Amino acid sequence: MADERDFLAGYDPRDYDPVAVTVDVVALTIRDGALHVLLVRRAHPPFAGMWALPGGFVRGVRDAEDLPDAAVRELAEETGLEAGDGPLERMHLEQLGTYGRPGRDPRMRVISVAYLAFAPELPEPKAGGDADDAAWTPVTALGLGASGEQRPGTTRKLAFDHARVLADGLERARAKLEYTPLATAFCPPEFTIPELRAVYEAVWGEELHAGNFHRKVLSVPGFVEGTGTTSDRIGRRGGPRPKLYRAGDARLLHPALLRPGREEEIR
Amino acid sequence: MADERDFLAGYDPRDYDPVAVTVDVVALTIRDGALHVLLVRRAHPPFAGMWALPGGFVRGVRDAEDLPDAAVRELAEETGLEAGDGPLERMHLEQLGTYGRPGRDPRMRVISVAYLAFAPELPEPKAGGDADDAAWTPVTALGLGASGEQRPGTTRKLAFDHARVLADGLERARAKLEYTPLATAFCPPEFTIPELRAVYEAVWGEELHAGNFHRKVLSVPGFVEGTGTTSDRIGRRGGPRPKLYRAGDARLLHPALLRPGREEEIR
DNA sequence: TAAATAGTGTCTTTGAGACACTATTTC
DNA sequence: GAAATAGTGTCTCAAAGACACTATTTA
Repeated sequence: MADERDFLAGYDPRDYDPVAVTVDVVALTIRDGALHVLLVRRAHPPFAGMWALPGGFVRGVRDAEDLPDAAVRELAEETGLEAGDGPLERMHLEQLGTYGRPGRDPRMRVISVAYLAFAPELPEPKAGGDADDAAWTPVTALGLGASGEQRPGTTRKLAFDHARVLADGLERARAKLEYTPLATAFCPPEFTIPELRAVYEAVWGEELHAGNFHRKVLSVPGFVEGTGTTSDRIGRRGGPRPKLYRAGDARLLHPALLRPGREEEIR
Repeated sequence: MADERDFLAGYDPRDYDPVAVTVDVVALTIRDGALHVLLVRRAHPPFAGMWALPGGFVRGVRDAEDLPDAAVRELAEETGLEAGDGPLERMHLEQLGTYGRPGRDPRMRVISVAYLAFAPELPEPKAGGDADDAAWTPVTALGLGASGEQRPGTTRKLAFDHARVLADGLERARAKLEYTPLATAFCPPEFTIPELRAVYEAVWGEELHAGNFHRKVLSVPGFVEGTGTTSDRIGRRGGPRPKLYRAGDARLLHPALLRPGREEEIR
């Protein structure tokens, strides 16, 4: 016990090295056929007026919360949705990575645990917390380069290292669609195969061959299961009514559904 | 500026919510044809006498260090090797994940950022820091279940949630060998294809077909490049002298080298 | 009727894996 | 010589992708 007290005296962050821990969320959804990310506009310095990923400090000791719970709480606060009901329930949430470079927050040492969320279409967010605005933003409007930096001239500049975090989240999302059935997390509970294809096309930024995609999805065990019903025809421009499917019970796609034409990115 | 001071007053971890940040390292290597992980025996409570992943507190403000630097520093301290020279230089290091469940450390709220390291054979470690022993340990001796728990009767019990962290690291390593050339990170600068196959067999725990593996490795662009030289024959039991290769310039394997027979793990 | 789309048929090419085989080395 | 191993040849089967085609719906 004396050992333990010595240890605590040497390392308690109150006495020694104050590090703050935050969570940030890369929340992705599909709106109007395009991939969107949830951003908030910062009301206060640093980076006041710039856009940022929703996030905030983890409740460490008082009301101590687990990291995924903190991510859901911050997301709920920013979107104005209640945690524990509706669309936030069907959302997929996974840890993306932790960003702790000294100096990434000018105020103090902050370690940020980033989460990645895939959601079906959610309502327009209501700004809350430290934000004076919140909006779903098309990722193409952010001018993200592969290196995680924003091209000059982009209107919505991202605070902190959030351009890097977002770029990592997008690459993770693109990869996950290859070997998991998580594209269904962007869809309502029942969806058609053309809708599922639209998810792939929005995330990958590439058109896919409709016929081959259809056959491939049905050939992967557990990807989707039929409902026996047919979609209504709202918002369509012609053609037969597609069948409706639900997500299947597979956790991995085998064989995977690989992105076409990636030979350049390999070296 | 008043805004910023208010913000700091509300959130500075010294006044508010003390959270400590550590790094832990899952350092893997191949010894005697088997996959080993570096473990240290804890000299002090909590979990005194149990084995743990090497790690420690991140230097947050005084001598603030980036997270990967902290991982290398902790690894160097525990192995007795100098950071910045020799085998630790060729090592592959990547972030594995962050573990922050309340109660995972009985003393206080600790968020641990785990790193995963692949190293060529390293010397026997020398215990340092808070450890009274350090050893490369065959992962098969730890009785890890798929759920990240240790089977009853295992002699080396792991402290904290390190069984979970290690299980996650092993699964990451197995997956990475499928679609990246990182198996070469376990090899010396020049290696033979049978040696590379032994890496795959140790990490996957499965025998591979020598002939098909050979052809596959040579057919993936940029996986390995020939040196034009031939291995000496030390420690071998017969057969022709295999050719020597170096790691190529590919960062991804295309097509990937998939694990055989995973159909069961998909649901 | 024209255009768009869902869904299927089929052919080609690539790649994974099984099996066989030769050549080279150790014991 | 026997056993082990490096490396290659070849065959089969699965799957990806290109292309064609039919059926069904909207405008």
